[in-house]
Amino acid sequence: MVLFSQRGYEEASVAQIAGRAGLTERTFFRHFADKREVLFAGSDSLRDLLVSGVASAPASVAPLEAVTTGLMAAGTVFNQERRSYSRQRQAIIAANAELRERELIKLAALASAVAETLRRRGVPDPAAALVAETGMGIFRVAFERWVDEGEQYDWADLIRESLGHLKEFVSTSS
Amino acid sequence: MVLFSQRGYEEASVAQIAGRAGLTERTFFRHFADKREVLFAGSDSLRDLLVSGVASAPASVAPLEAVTTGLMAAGTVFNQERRSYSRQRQAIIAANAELRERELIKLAALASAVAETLRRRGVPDPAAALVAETGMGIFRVAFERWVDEGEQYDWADLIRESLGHLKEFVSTSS
DNA sequence: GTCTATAGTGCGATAGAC
DNA sequence: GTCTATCGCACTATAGAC
Repeated sequence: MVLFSQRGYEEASVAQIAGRAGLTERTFFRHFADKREVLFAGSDSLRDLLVSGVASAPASVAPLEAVTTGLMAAGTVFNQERRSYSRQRQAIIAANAELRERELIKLAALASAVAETLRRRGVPDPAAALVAETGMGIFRVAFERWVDEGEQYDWADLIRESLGHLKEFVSTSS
Repeated sequence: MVLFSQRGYEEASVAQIAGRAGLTERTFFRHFADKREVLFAGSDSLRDLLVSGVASAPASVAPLEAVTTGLMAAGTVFNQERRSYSRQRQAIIAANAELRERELIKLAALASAVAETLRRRGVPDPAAALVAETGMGIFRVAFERWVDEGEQYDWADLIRESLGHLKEFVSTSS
């Protein structure tokens, strides 16, 4: 993170990153499949939070409601303490096309995991995929505002707001 | 396309691709920013179709309705003649993680372009971003079914169906 | 067109933990 | 004795500088 922030993602070589950790390049690639992955290693825990949140919703609630429950549960990651770290990380990602690509595929993996969870709750395709995609749209919009410089939004509020906007704009389109 | 289909994307080197076209590796990179881009060169025309479709919708219609108009307009690309080509291309992309990443960022670029068009129509953020994201979710689900092996769905029908599912599942979530 | 840096892989050797 | 982490080295392909 320090190297990427100071000199940019591309300018920092894997050899430099590894050297700073007292390791060799070869060892870096033993832990991370590629250079980008070092910035996304923690994404598994977010997926687990989200999925178990969706699964924990009462069986009676509608699919999008279950996804919202999952998005709220994922909020334990998006608290005040992590905001500064998240902002720094997000600035690095935003500045590099390769990293944005990796971020998107991680988000798509989240959507797949959510869709699979919905299917296990009895939601048929293509509704499961569609609701999962929609949920990730809500997530993305909320996250973008949460890391927004100079703001201090609460995660749960952002999710509620985004969901509200969505319902409004979907329903008003006759 | 032939090389990728026969031996897989990773196994086909840029030198081989260029050689087949009677060019050198260096010339390949003059035309395409990287190896992946050769499979996505046509994505600009899709973006133009989509954006001008959104822009052409009557000013009175709701944002999601305008996006739907754009998605329908994009359907000129998704006709019977191109289905076979699209299927082959999609099989190559699906088999490779790097290519899936590139596909996702192209889709995100579409979403950005649509959001910008909505803003020009007077839709404020975050609604513009959210509706654009939602529209891309519809697009993705529809496209996945359109290229589905053994099926012959009509593009306009798929968009209408996906939109219908979305409205249903958004509205039933109290 | 030429030259070069860097990412990433394959294989083998070594050392320490349990 | 087995398992795991690290390192060394050779090698290829992408991609960018000039």
